[in-house]
Amino acid sequence: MAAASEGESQELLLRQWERRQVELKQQMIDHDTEDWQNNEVFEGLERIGGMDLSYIKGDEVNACASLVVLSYPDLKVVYEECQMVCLNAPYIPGFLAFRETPFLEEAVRRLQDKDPSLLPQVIFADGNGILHHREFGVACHLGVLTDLPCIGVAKNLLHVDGLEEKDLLKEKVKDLQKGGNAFSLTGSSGKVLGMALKSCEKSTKPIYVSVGHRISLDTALRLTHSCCKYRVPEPIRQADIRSREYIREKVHIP
DNA sequence: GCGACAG
DNA sequence: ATCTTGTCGC
Repeated sequence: MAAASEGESQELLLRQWERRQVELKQQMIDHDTEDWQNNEVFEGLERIGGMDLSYIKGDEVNACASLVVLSYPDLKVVYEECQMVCLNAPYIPGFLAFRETPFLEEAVRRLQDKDPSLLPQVIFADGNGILHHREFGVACHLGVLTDLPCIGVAKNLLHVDGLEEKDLLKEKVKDLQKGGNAFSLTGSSGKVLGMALKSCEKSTKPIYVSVGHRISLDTALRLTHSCCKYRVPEPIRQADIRSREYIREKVHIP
């Protein structure tokens, strides 16, 4: 038998990944499960995690994964870890999780072993939750695999079937007057997959919030807004800053 | 058919 | 994601 062509094995891999997403999706919980999620000021919430991967210009293999934990409501960094990792999956829209999640999960595990008392009560992931082709983005993967509440926040919109065309979207974005204003993003099934949020007064461009695991969209949106000193929620922003700083020192030595 | 497409 | 400084404005 002839070996499968690159294109054929690529297709097989994607089908396999799709099945994995459908399988994991059965374990996802799309509503609030924690006490702190039920009151206006999130009383009982003390630690929020933020995760991110930073890449290197022409390097397809090396990257830096970071996990930070911030205090709430102060939003001060109380834990930080950066780790160089070797990427083994390409970036394909709809399959970001297979590229990044393994390292994010490992980072959470290391913290679990190192100091369980610092484990975050909710994690912000850089990317989408159910605002996704199969309603199972990177924030869902991370949430289910760690069984921690997880919120997906994307800085750019992933085009999912059913979301309105560019023009209508642009108009809705213009209508976002004040920080905290938002509008829902509905999929072809009619289900609300996420919200576009004007995260702070200054920003023109919204961020896209969606449920990852163990949290409702309403709670996710409120918490996200309360974590925004700037456009990007502080947990993700700090993780981002620290991982790229780590690379700048590790790689810019020559 | 072509373009678009989280990071 | 990444390549990149200054600059206009509150």
